[in-house]
Amino acid sequence: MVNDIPYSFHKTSDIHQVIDQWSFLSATQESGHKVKVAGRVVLSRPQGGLSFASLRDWTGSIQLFALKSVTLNFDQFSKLKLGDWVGVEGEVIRTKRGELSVKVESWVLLADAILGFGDKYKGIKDSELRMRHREADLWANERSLELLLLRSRLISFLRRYLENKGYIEVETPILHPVPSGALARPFVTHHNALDMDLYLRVAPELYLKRLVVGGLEKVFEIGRAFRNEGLSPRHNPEFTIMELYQAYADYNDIMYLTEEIISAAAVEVYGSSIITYQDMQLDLTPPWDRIALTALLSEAVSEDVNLDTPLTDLKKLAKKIGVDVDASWGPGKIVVEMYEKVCEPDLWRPTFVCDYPLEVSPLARQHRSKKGYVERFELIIAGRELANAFSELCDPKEQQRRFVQQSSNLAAGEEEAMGMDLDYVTALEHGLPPTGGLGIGVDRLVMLLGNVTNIKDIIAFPTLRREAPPV
RNA sequence: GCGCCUCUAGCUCAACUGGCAGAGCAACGGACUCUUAAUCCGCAGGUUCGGGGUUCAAGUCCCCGGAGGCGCACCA
Repeated sequence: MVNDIPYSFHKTSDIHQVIDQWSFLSATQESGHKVKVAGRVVLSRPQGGLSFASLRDWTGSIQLFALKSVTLNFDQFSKLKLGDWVGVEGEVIRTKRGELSVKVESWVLLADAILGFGDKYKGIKDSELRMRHREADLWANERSLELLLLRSRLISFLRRYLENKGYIEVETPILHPVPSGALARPFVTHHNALDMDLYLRVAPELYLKRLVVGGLEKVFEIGRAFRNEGLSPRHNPEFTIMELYQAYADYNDIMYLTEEIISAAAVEVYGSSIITYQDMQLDLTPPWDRIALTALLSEAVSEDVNLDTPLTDLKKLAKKIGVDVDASWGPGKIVVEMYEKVCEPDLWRPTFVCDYPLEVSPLARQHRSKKGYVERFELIIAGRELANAFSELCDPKEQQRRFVQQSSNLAAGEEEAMGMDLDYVTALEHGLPPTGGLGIGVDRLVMLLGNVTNIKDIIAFPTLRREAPPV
């Protein structure tokens, strides 16, 4: 049987093209036009000398209509199993009951689905089975395919949009000698010939800025970053990040760019800048709210809180709202932790939370007028952080000081701290012009536009525990 | 990593206070010339997640282990 399967099948149309072109046919009308389509049999309704089946490809579904008097190998056609792949040739018609169909004249089996379909109506619900055998999920549950196609369209749009605006896409190393670019625990691997440990990147940030030093004024990269942290409905150990750097820009410029690109992406892949997420309306139309982190926090706790607030008062307040303060934390870290606990989950509308403490932002430039702060914002939508951006720190001496601080944190046991990247400091000594940088969590954006709450639903093969322990 | 919940046929799910493991769909065999989750007849399908224990008797109760979901923590 398998030997009879052809090595190719050249279809004339995707199914959605057939539907678009012939939707005007009225019941019993025949188009006189033959097409060749291919896909998977998802329903089958043999009925004696007639046989109906639903054929699905990645663009849509159409009914196949077979007649004993017309269709070659009619008996075998009637016995097709759910899940079998077939290529068919026939005329586009509409049946008596009004269903647009391809009247099958000839057909060929393209793959035998030996393992069964899920429930033909209920699909596959078991999330473990869906994730471990995504191929089954994708054709048993149309929604799963839709989400992956949405993801693809979004990433494609981001590329096109940025290229049209004069940004160029670059690729930087994934294997890093020093973990840096974000405060996160890295994965460690080893290069045998060089006999050196390497770290999977937690962010591409530093290499991208080195390209700006080299004269690439507007660069971006869309790629995988890796963080050695726990799994959750919002975290996969490998995730897709879009980072962008623009010479001569500051974080205000980046805010405009951010709201522009995300609202345009919504229009492109969702069809509107007003979206529905978790049964709530969400308006992504710019301009978005911009508010300082300390202002948000002060409002939430009904008292004035900032970096000048005495440390003892900060600790008291933290305790009151249920934030466990580590002894090593400075005021900046305490303030950010309190903000994340009290404010962030309630920020539903798109909001640029601005001006983070320098203490927690080792790569961002000092605020031009607020001492102890940096020019940094995080974009929060629906209570989730979607983007992080700043006016980049350009001063090599200051950067070195920040790295020294990070290294001592690292030595003190803080596993999320950055290493000392002397090559990066040297790069800054070659001269980084004023630069604005942006990182967007692409998976989070797909989740938002796809209206899903579990990141696994929008990653084709999410990280899972091994199925059975080695014996 | 911790807490709570879940795991029964290929899939979706039943099985009362412990008492013969079942249904629908799929698959397989058959009937049917306009079906739409077609319908009808027939047949087959099980390590009840794994291991141990209590009991005359365990899918059900207890213990150990595994995986998944949700929450917490860390981050995007």
